[in-house]
Formats: sequence, structure tokens, C-alpha cells
Amino acid sequence: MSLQNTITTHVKEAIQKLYQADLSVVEFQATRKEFEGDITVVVFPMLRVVKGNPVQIGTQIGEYLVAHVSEVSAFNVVKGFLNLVIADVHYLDFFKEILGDETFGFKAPEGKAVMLEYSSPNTNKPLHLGHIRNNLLGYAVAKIIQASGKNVYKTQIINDRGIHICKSMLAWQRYGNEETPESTGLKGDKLVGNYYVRFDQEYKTEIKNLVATGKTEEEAKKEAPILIEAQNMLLKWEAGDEEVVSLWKKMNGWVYEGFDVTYKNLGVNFDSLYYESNTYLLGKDNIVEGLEKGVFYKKEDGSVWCDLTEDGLDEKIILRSDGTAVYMTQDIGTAIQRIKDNPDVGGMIYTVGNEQDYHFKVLFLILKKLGYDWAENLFHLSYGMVDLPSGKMKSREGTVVDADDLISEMATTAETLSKELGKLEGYSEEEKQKLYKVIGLGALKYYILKVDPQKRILFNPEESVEFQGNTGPFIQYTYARIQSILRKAKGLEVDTTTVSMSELHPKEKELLKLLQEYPGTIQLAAQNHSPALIANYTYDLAKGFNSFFQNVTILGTDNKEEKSFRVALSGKVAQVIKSAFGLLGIDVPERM
RNA sequence: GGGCUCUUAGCUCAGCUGGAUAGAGCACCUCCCUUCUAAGGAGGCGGUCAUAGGUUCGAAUCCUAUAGGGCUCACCA
Repeated sequence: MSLQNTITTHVKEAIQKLYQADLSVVEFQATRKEFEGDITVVVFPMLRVVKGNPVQIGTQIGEYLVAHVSEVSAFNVVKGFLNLVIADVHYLDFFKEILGDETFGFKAPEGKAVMLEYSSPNTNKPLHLGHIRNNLLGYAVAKIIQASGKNVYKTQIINDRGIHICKSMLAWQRYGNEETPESTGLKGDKLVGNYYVRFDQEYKTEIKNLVATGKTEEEAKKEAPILIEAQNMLLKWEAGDEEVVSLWKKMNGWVYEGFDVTYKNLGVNFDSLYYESNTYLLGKDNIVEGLEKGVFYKKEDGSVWCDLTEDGLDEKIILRSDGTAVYMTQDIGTAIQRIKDNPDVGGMIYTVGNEQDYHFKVLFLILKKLGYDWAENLFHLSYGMVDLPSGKMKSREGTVVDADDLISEMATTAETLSKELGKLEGYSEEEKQKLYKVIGLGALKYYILKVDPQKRILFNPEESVEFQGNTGPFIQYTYARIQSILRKAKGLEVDTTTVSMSELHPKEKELLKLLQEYPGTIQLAAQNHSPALIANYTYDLAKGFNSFFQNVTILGTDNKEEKSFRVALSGKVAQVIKSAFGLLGIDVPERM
């Protein structure tokens, strides 16, 4: 039983004996550092059940706890706050318990699995900064939920069809001169993206010309020949035209090769892939089912709708009057299909930007109305946009921050800083390059993940990503520093198997308290789908260690017990840093 | 206009179920490398928690209104 549970039980007991009243919950908080004590019981809420002076009640409970709970060695009461001093032995026992536990903080999976979708790119252009946020979030949340005790399947739906894809295809066909990634040396996704931009340029020119002949802007946008041709191409694709389909396959193949490189560099991966070209016709059967159940209704023109006005939303179209599917149709079908493919999945998480908040609200509601039990466990992992100082990123205007460029720039910055510090003698060039990547990516990932997903990120490529202070590299540095201690401790033959300190240094206690929080933080982060909680926790832990490191002698002490305990404690901190950063998808270097 | 969401130090952000004097980093100022990695540590400066009401023992946190930013409200995806 945890200490909090023990104390809760005894506080309830005390209230029962002293006041013959039943307390439903006991509130705790960490004791503020200006007061003596480790944990604090808040007395105020008890006043609802027990009448009296909070200080007096607190004192009585304190006396009872000191008498009945061995870990509570002393107490003091300030206003309605009962500060409890916890005996060192409790922390040492805890430490003994977790010292050899490699999976400390992690729960074994049980119950139904979760399917988590993220990334979901379009295959007409390369990945950019917005995708990076999506990927980092999705991947981290998957890891966190896994750690909290549920199996997670990572998946993505690849938007590989539609008019935007045809635009790139058409431009390449017209102006590409049979260029390939091989012939140009370009990454496949970059090459295709260039032709998407090219299409837009031609399109704009045609609009301008049409407007010059007297057309309105509106008309021109609809009538531009290149657009008509792209639309025709889409029709051909849908009809299975061999030439178009083979071009489509070729160019998408290039894009996938390019994406693979980016994903690999980012360190993310997927357990399964869904292609929109396979799923875009899904959902129509479910429409029939919904009509039968009376969830949907048909209008005179044949279009199908779902009335959500009773739930405070609008009427939503589910099927066009010509019988073709809309976005919502596909998403309904795909969700149902996924559960059919994976019967052990009991819920899904969609990592999609907050501009689609309404869409997912509607989607989840419809699935509930259709009566699927798993529809109760759907979650839209919504996140804010990534803005640049110049405003919103627009791919057609070339103001996007390219994912590959950004990743390599971060590594370059890490390299520059590393060289200034000059601590890497004895490392091969290859090892160094690898390290720069780890540090650069660490900075980028941490920078993005430490921010609450819901909030927008203002990304200033010039100055935003720091390497000092509350950053990824700071935490990586702390880890590397501990590794250095552990390497040196090996020669000293420190016995880390036993822990028998008589008295804890305040800095040691601080670290042990932080370690105690780790499992709870993982649970909370999983519950809130928030990697930011893990990021901030890891920072606190690293900071705690650095303070410890600078104020307490670890290897230099003559006291053998002290040395062995401090080395063991450092090692455990390193292990937790590594595991917490693992949840964020951030690697940690042995040296830096 | 309706709906959703955000607003905390000069800047970037924490702040879990409402709890004690609102916390970090950057920047600025003082100290600390003959000691285990100074990408570090110790300290200082800096706040009307957007504004106004309300709820209660107690509000950055919950409710209402207002202001400002963002998103959304297509037979687009």
C-alpha cells in the first residue's frame, strides 16, 4: 500500500474515533519548501463533515498519525495545513524496491487495445513543421498510453488520391521531362511537391489571362483549362484508366520513399497503414444501416443527412444527392472497418489539427448513434497550429518550414555548439555526426512536446529552439553526466546492491520524492493525452539532479555507504530520464 | 452572426482533483570551473494570472458577461 493510502486510512480512522464522522476523501499536496515536512494533508475540506477549528483538528490528526503510522515521524500545523514529516526509512525502502526494477513506472498491458492514428499526410507534397508536431504528438501519446497499461496500434491513413494528387501528376506530365528522383537527385516527395507548386503557378497564370479576356475571377478559377484537365484526370483515375493509374502509382511510390526517410529521421513508425484509395468508398453500406436504424434520413433529392440539432449541432450531410461519398462517409466507414480488422481494439485516438474539432465531434456522435460500444472510447487528439513569425504556413506560397530541412538544421546547430564546447575528443566523425543528430532532434522534439497540445506554437526558426535551460539538450546533458559518473564508479567497485543510509541529504530526499512521482505522472499524462506533463516532469528531475550534483559529493566522499547510495541513486535517475524521454521519442546520449 | 478554443513576468512556457507568499527557462544583474562534464550551479530583478462580476472558508483554476487572437459553421478533404 502506498504511503498516501496508509495515511488516508488512518486519517479517516482518526476522524471516526474523535468526531464519529465519516470522511470520504483526504486531500494531499506536496509540502511547500518554506515549511517543515514532506507531504501535507489539507484540513479545510474536512470542515464540511467535522465542525471545529482547523488548527485543532489538524493537531489531533497529526498526533494520531505520529502514534499510529510509523513513517510519520513528526508534524506541524499551519492554518488548515497539516504538514507531515516522513521518516527517511520510508524513502529508502521505496528506493530499494525500485532500484532493480527496469520497468519502473510502466504497467503491463491489460484490457482492450487502442488504435492511434497520426501523421496522415497528403502525397502531393513533402512533410512540414505542422506534420512534425502531429508526428511527435501522436508517437509520444502512443508510447505514454502503452506505458500506462494498454496496447497501442499506431496507424496512419495516407491521403493518396484526389484532385490535389492529380495536380502534381498533371504538372509533371506536362513539364517534367521524365524527371525522376534518381535523375535529379531529389527526394521523391520533394520532386512531386515541386510539381504541385508548378501546377499552381500555371493555374494562376491561366486565371490572370482569363480575367484579362473579361472573365470574372470566380469564372476564371473554375474555367482554367489546367484545372479542368486535372479534374478529368481524377475522373480517369476513378474509372481505372491504365495510364493515369500507372503514373499515380509511380509518383506516389516516389513520395513514399521520401516519407520513409523523413519518418526514419524523426524516429517514428507505424504498425499499420491505410490508404485512402482503398477506403474512400467505404461507409456507404453503413449509410444503409443508419437509414434502417433511423439515425439518418433521406431528403427528396436523394441526399442523406444526420440531424444533430438535438445535440446542439447542425444537420450534417452524409451522402451527396448523386450518391457519392463525402469526407464524413469515409471516416464512418474507415472507423468501422478498423475495428473489424482489429477486434481487440476498444477505442481510437485521432491525431488531427484543431481545425477539425467540429468534424470529429460530429463523427463521434454519429458513431455513438449507430450504436457501437467502442464509440464511447474515441478521442480527438487535437492540437494547435504551428505559426511562423510571418504568419501561417502556406505550401503554395512556399512559406512552409520543411521537415527534412529543419531536422538537419537542428543537427548543424548542435554541431556548432558542440565544437565550441569541445568535449568530444576520441569520438569518430561518424559517432559525432550521430550525436549531433540526437541532440538536435532532442532540442526540436522537446521544444514542441513541452507545450500543451491545445495551444498554438509560435515557431521562430531563428531563435526559438534553445539548447540551454528548459530544453531537451539540458536533460540529455544531465543524462550524459550521470553516465560519466557511472563509468568512473565502476573502477571504484562501489556496492550498489544494498542501501543503508542512516540519514538522507535534503537533495537526496528531493530526488527520491521526484522518483516517487514518476508512475503517477505517466498515468496522468496518459489520461490527459499530454506528453507535456512527461516533458515537464523530466525537466524537474534533471534539474533536481543537477542541483544534487553540484551540491553533494558523489564519488569524492570517503563514506562507502554514502558513495554507493549516491551512485545508485544517480543511476536510477538516469534510468528514469531515459525511460521518460523514451516516452517522448527522444534519445539520450552516453556522452556529450 | 452561431459554436469551439486561447489570453499567466519584457520573451517562450509550467501550474493535476479549486488550497499556504503564482513557478521555470531565456534576457538583464551578482557570485561559482586546482573537485565527479560550466549545454551546469547559488542568488537578484521582474506579475492587476486579459477585464468585470459571481459561486465559497479559499479562485490563475469553476460559472456568467466583455475585450482581443485563432479555428470552424460547404453536396471540399
